[in-house]
Amino acid sequence: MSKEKKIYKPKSVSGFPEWLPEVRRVEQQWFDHIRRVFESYGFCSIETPSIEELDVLRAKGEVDKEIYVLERLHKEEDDDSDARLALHFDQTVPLARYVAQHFNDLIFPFKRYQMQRVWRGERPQAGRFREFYQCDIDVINVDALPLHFDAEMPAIIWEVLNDLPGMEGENIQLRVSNRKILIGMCECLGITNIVEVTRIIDKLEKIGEQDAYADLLELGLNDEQLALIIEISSIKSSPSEISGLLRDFIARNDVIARSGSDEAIQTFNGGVAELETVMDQLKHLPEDAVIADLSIVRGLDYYTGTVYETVFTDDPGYGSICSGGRYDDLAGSYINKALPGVGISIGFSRLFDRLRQKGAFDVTRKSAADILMVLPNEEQRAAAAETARTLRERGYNVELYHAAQKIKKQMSYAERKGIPYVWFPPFEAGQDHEVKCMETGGQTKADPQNWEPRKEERDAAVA
RNA sequence: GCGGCUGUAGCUCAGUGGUAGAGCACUCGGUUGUGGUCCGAGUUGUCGUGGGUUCGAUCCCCAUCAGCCGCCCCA
Repeated sequence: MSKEKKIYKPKSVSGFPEWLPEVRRVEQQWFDHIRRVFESYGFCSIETPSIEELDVLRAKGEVDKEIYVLERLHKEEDDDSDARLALHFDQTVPLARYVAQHFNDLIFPFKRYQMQRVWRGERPQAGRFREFYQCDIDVINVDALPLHFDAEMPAIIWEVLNDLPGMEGENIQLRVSNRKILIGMCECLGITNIVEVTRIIDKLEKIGEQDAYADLLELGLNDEQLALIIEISSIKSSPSEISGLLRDFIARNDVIARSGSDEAIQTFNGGVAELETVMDQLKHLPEDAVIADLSIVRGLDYYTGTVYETVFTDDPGYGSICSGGRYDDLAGSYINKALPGVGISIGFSRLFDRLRQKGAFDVTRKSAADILMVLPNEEQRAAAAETARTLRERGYNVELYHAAQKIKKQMSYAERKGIPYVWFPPFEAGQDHEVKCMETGGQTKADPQNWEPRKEERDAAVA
């Protein structure tokens, strides 16, 4: 080593977030909360490897996804044995593989949740990462999956999001639609470039009706097609009113009955019926919490019916923080059985980072400790450690200060780490224990066997 | 992948063609067993990287990399 030591400037890679302990603590609380709600509906947990074979990830046509592939640094020039490995970009495709592979050992309907990191090689931006967490729930069944689950998904998500720490001041809205409606409509109208149409409709809110109109015109749609597509896509409604709006639309536009194939009409009518049923089962949720929004179609091509998106009502441009839908045949590439499913995914990192940047989190506590045990001097070390053990057995998190330094220094340490209580064991034999509440500054005598934080102090310390 | 902006201490940022500063943070101190405030002292930089112009560049030019924002796409 030379005298001038080389220092790499430490920095994290953009798009790969990491948090300080006080933020990580909130993140852990979020995971705990989400897990609790998911499990309360009977979902089990699984975890799949970060890596899948590239062919598995590509089996469902997601080729344009930016996928990170895995490669050894030491590999030989012509060695491509690792080239088939890649980091998964979502949890739905691995789930399909998992279900197909363990088909005989699973009980259907298979209800699982999964909270893992996923990777996408996109350009990082606000709310967009290259490594991030998703929290998914999915239900997969054999042959047919009851529509009831399509309604259960948003209900669960609403419960999760509503109670997350820091979400108190946020207005979010789950938007539900059914792809069969727009697709059936396009087919009825004889529109062939359906993918392009759905892509434009998906951006309807963002680009506005004017631009959507122009873009559709450019695709070669005629006036009648245009008008109908825009009209139906513009339908937004509460759960209780959607049925009436759809019926009214159908009654006024008999074009659907007149043109198109029977199959197209069936698709359209099926979508309408499904959406009505799903929305009907969501009427118990608060006003505006969940709406039907026919402009939601979603880009992912494997969705076949119900689709979901979730936005901040006051900032829909931030992007969806929770999306999903129904897929009839995701596992079909891996097994010769019909395994329809419906699922939804919380964009954990996107949601979390927004609230973090808004300062919505309590970031005062930089450790899990409830109590800092003062070490008065080396002679009292054993007694202090014993007191700490007693309190730990009673369920408190206790950190014993590491050195018999000035009390001022030990206090300052507790203050900076946001530890709510400082415990003073006897400085000399025969004296009393004392506890100080850092929030109020109050200090009282205490017995480690039966001390409890006073309620108001506990609230203050927790808040 | 395409377009725009930015790159100076751990952080937020000043600054000048003649080899750099502030605030915050951090460390220590303001004596005996008590934090937050205040006061004092101190530590910290290949001025993103490589090349060019120049007697001389952190400042000008070119390239490159990285970051931010928008597009595409999406959680």
